[in-house]
Formats: sequence, structure tokens, C-alpha cells
Amino acid sequence: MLNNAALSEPIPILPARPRRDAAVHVASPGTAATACSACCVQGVCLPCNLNGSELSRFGEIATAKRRVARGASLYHNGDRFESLYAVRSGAFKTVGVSRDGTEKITGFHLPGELLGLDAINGGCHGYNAVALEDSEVCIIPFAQLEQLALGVPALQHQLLRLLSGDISRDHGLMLLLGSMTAEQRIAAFLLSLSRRHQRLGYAGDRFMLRMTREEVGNYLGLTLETVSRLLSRFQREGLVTVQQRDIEILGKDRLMEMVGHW
Amino acid sequence: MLNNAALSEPIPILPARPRRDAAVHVASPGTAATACSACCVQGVCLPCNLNGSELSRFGEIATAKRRVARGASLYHNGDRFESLYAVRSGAFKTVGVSRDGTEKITGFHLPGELLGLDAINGGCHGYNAVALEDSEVCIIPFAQLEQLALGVPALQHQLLRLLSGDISRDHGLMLLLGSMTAEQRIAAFLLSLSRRHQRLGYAGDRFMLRMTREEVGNYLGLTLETVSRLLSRFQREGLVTVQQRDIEILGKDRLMEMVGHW
DNA sequence: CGCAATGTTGATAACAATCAAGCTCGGTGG
DNA sequence: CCACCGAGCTTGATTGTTATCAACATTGCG
Repeated sequence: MLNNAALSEPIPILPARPRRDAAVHVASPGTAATACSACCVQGVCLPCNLNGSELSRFGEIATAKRRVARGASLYHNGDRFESLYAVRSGAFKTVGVSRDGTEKITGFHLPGELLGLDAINGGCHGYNAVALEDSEVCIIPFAQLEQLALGVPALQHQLLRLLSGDISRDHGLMLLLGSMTAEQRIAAFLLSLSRRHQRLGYAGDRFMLRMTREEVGNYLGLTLETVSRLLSRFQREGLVTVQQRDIEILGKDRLMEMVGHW
Repeated sequence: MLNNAALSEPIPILPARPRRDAAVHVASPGTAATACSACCVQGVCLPCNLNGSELSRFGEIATAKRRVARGASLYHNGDRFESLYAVRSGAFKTVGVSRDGTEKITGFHLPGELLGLDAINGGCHGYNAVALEDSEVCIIPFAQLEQLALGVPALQHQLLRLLSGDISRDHGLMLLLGSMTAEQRIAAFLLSLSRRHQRLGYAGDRFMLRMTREEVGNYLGLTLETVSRLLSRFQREGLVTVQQRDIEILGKDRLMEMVGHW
């Protein structure tokens, strides 16, 4: 039903390890294959609550796709905000860079999730959105989206819900960063990934990390060593099986207990 | 110009230290004194970018006010979401309560700021909004707001901006919680309060904390002792003058340097 | 095969939490 | 009016978690 390739190892379509931007625009007209109504993430994407005619009107403004190679940026800090992006396949991280060069990851984004919401307010992006693997996004021009939302109540509502949902999610992370031990953070992180994979139709108890230990640590406010140590310990304790980036969750209940029902 | 009483010590209008809910509904029709067009926070509130006629249409759906005594809740975790609230005077904290009773403060809210945005998505509130002093809010029924936004593009835009702004602010806090030392957190907190007071038209370098050391610590992911120690140290170093809740910022530049230009 | 990136594990150090004692201030009642 | 009380705050001593420093293992790729 769902295209499994989206979450398994990427099939390189561009030179491996391309660290500099190598984004490719796919300005092709929306064919049947790429229309929202035929998209494999339609059940979880922005337009998921629209009816047939609403969906097709939405599809008309979101026809353009864009491929982003692993390591390349979809947009940069400082870029003018013009569009939202919906992840179709692959995965992204959003990274803030301070003046002294240190980086902070504010989120990981899987298929069906929106990128760029934080830029609506200021009119320009405050983060770099970097592809963790070769990825594809739908481009949703924001001005047109706003215009359309005025005439499609369900779309306006959905848009507000999505923004609101992002706020809730961020609150969850603030909670994690502000009051959980390293152990709890890792447990919460694994459970969060598990849930999101499940939502996409994949098995929830076995998945691939698409980020390095360092990126996980950065996101969770820990060092890469602490992440590594805790994954090892969880494995010793029989909670998970870890082999590089391949994660299998064995003790979901005990992990949830660890996090403590927040 | 602005009503200074809003940020100075509260004038008790209800029995002192009312720990249980003692909220009072003020269902009075919108008189000239309470209409948005005459409100002292209109420049920073939700409708701040609306023109005259748009503003008056907005004002029609946001006539009801509500007073909340210090320590009382505006809404509780689990309450059905029906309205957004704009703080008119006073101050609030939003608190998440875990099953085991531990609390986590996710935000402090000053006049002109909106409460309840995180509940749009789920349809019910996930936090308690507790007044830090005797306060007043405008009630903005959400269904009517959505309806009105369909016909007032500037309102829809402003609403999306506000939600987006909240996301940005949360990201800032995530950054703080995930990668700053205790010293940097306190510095960032003081600067944030300073900026927000300035935005409201007050002096930015002298203000009153409306929360206890414990609440500050909870919010910043620190203990109350650490907060106290650092405020003392900042004072020794001539960065601030602290007398109980009365804060004067002397070394704004050095505080900003501490935080590091994020 | 060898290099570079990533990941693991150990030893040590630092920062902030915890535990503990006492202080300050405002409110209350004798 | 003063003494007492309690909440909130300050400061000190000690502990513990996690960061840091360091060495080495593994993997993927040229």
C-alpha cells in the first residue's frame, strides 16, 4: 500500500555524499502519479481532511515538486519565505546556526510533515532544512494557500490545526529538554519515532535511524557519547536491539514507563 | 498612555491568596472602554494589523471579558477548547501536570499575548493556565473567529502569523533548554522579559518578576537554588540589581554576549 | 587497502541537583 | 505594637549525572 522505499535505505540518484547543495527542481506539471489524490502520504498530509473537490483545488496549487539530495538544503537561514514544503519521501532536519557556528537541530521531519511553518511570521526562514537522505517535497506557495483557504473553510481549519499541532509538539520537546534525564530523553525519542513510523503505515517496532548519534544528541540536548552509551545500555537491558542505525524496540512498555506518562 | 497598574503590584479585588478557582465572568457588553479600538494593548494584540472596519468586526466577537484572581485557573488540562484568550492585564503561566503530579511550566504570558493556541489541534486544553496575579482576559470564541477569518483576509493572515510566531518562540526556548548553561538561561530569560516589557511600552531595564524563583527554575529547566545563586552572582558582578522580585538590568550588553547571539 | 566518518567504551572533570540550614519579608493574631 | 509564622529566598556542603577528553573499533567508500 505505502511505498516502502521512502523509509528504507535511499537509492542514490545523485552522486554519493553530496555535501554542497545539489537541489533539483522538478517543475513538471502535476501528473496523475504526483497529484495529492494519488499520493502515498495523503492520509497524513496537510490536505488530509479535504473532500474530493477541495482536494483537487488544493492539488492545483501544489503541483511543483522538488528533489533534494542527501546533505543538501531545501532552504537556508535568511531565505525569503515564499512556500511551505510537504515532505513526500525521505527525511529532513531543521538546523539553527548561531553566529559562532554552533548548530542546534530543532526537528526531524518525516513524510507527510510540513516544513517552513515557523517562517510565516517573520517572512524569512530562520533555519536550514537539510535532507538526511535523498528526498522529495511538494512546494506549496504560501500566498496561494492563504488565498485558497479563504474560500475553503476546511483548508483554513486544517492549516490552523497543523500549526497548533506543531506548537503542541514543540511543548512536548520543551518538556523533554527541560525536565527529563538522558535516559528518559532517549526513551521518548525512540517512542516518538516509533509512533511516527506507525502513522505512516510502517511497523512501529522496527525502523532505521536516518540521523547520526551526534544529530540525535544535538536534538535531545545530549552529547553523542551519552546517546551511544544509553543505546548500548538499553540493548544490554533487553529494551531494544541496536545495530548501527537499525533499531528494534523490544520493551515498549518499559520505555513508556521510563518516560512517565507525560 | 498605557495603564501602569497592569504590571505593578496587583490590587486585590478578591480575598488574598485564593488558591482555589475564583474566576469571575464579566459578561458585560463591549462598552467603549473595553472595545479593542480603545484597548491599551491593541498595538500588540491579535487584531493589531486590522483596519478600522475589520477591527470593529473583530471587536464584535470578542466583547466578553473574564477576570481571573491570582492563583486561579483560566482553563484546566482536559477542558474542552472553545475560545482563545487574549491577556488584557496581569500575567499567566501555562502548566502541564504529569500523572505523577510533577508540573512543568511551558510559558509565561503577558498582556497582548494569546492563550490556548496549542489546543486548536486536539480540541481540548493540554495545560492549566494559572493567573500569576489578578488578571483580565478577552474571550475570543474560536468558531466565530474562524468564520470571521474566512471573510477578512488580514485576520486570517494575522492568525497564521501569530501561530507561526509561537512556534518560533518555542524553538527559541528549545534551544535554550537543549544547549545553554544555567548562566545563559538566566541571562536569556531576563533579556526576554526585558524585551517583552519594552514592547508593552514600559521601561525595558527595570521590571518586576511576577513569578517565584521556583517557577523561573521550572520554566528554564533549573532548580530554584540555581536560579537564586545565579541572580546573586549577576548582582555581585554588577550585571543586575535584584531585590526580591524587583529586577534592574545594568549590563544588557554583557548579558547578550553571554547568550551568544542566537 | 587505506582513509575518513561514525560509533563505542573508559577515565576524569565540571556543572547543576540535592540536602540542609538559616534569612527576609509580609501578614496575622495575641 | 510586637512576636510569631510561613512562604519565599539565600547560601553552603556534598553528591550525581552528564560532559569532556581520549583511545580504539567499525563501516563505507575511493
